[in-house]
Amino acid sequence: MPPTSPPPSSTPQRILDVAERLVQTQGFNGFSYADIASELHVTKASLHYHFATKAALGTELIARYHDTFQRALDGIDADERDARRKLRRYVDLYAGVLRKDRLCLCGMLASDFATLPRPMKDAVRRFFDLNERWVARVLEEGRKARTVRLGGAAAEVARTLVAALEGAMLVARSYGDVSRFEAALERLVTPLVTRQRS
Amino acid sequence: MPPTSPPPSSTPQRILDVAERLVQTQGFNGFSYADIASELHVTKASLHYHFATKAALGTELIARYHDTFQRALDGIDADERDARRKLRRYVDLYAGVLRKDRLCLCGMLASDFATLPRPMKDAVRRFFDLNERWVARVLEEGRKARTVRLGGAAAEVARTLVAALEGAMLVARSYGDVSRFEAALERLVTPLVTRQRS
DNA sequence: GTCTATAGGTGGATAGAC
DNA sequence: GTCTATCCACCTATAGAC
Repeated sequence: MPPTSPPPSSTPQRILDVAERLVQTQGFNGFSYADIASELHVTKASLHYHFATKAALGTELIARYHDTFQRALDGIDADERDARRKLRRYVDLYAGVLRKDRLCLCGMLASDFATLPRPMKDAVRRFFDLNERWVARVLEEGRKARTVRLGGAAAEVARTLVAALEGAMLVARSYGDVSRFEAALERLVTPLVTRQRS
Repeated sequence: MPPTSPPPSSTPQRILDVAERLVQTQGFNGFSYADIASELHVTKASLHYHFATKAALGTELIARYHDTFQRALDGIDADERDARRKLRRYVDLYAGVLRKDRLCLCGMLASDFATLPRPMKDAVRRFFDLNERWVARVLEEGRKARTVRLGGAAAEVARTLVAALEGAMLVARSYGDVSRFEAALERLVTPLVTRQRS
């Protein structure tokens, strides 16, 4: 097979791609069907055929993001055995998002939280749950292998780490400065993966 | 003077009070002049008399928030001498906001950042600058007094702390659970103010 | 599955009376 | 300083032709 044309996405997928980027950059209340339509050169009515309401589109958006993220985490588990390397790969997922000038989809939706329909609220929390559970498990693995040093319960440390990553992305983007995020990463992760303070 | 009626706020102040709460809960793109008007039982036209445009209102909002925060930090400096106590008072400012079911005004605006007019963007960054400068100074004070232990440059630790607080508020609010924020606080602050890991 | 056309509502903002 | 009335652009969403 020649390494030419990328696989043609279905129309719903392309809609989700554009919507995802718009939410990650502008927020759920910061874009409209018209924005997606003009970018894809289709009409708003056509979008409503695939996603009847904005709430439905938003819910699908989170579901796809969740699944993609889940697969990425599975990939890390398959590739790496060292908890420290798993953690690095994990935070790199976030760094990759920020490098595209985006925020975490669910971090963004968390700030729009009060205005979201119920199904979206629940889905946002489930995304955070997924993150916290995975990080907590990896921290536990590292603790057992004596490659990670924890100052408390893994679940607590995981929650703090996930929240701190979301905040670091948020602030770093305001300065348009990815290195701000990367510096925060080091501060947050190094104390965990180092045997003792250097 | 009898401890009766609270001081009557001017109309612009009351407008700012309502707008501030709406931004902190719904985001800058999640409320309208109509929302403020109905709550204050005035017309939208009346609001435009005091704040010609939404951008002007937003800019005033950040300026007032900045000043109020600056005064709160000055108050902490006046009240406390121990850097550890200053830090506790500082993070309590954030906890107080979250207990009112709000996010930091500028944390919220940071997520709306891409859609904000220039003057608001600049003002948001200045608020973060203020926070980071103050925290860095307090950390330095603590380091000199040997009551604070830093694993790096005070400015870097301050940046990470401020960003982590913003993220911890964001996530905690999605769960409607202030204790989540408080737990994160302990994880973030305790390693700084304790002489050594317990 | 995409279009035209449109409904019904809300957005920020303005003119001019009081 | 607040009101009524209004503008126009935009919003989400639907009906019905192709």
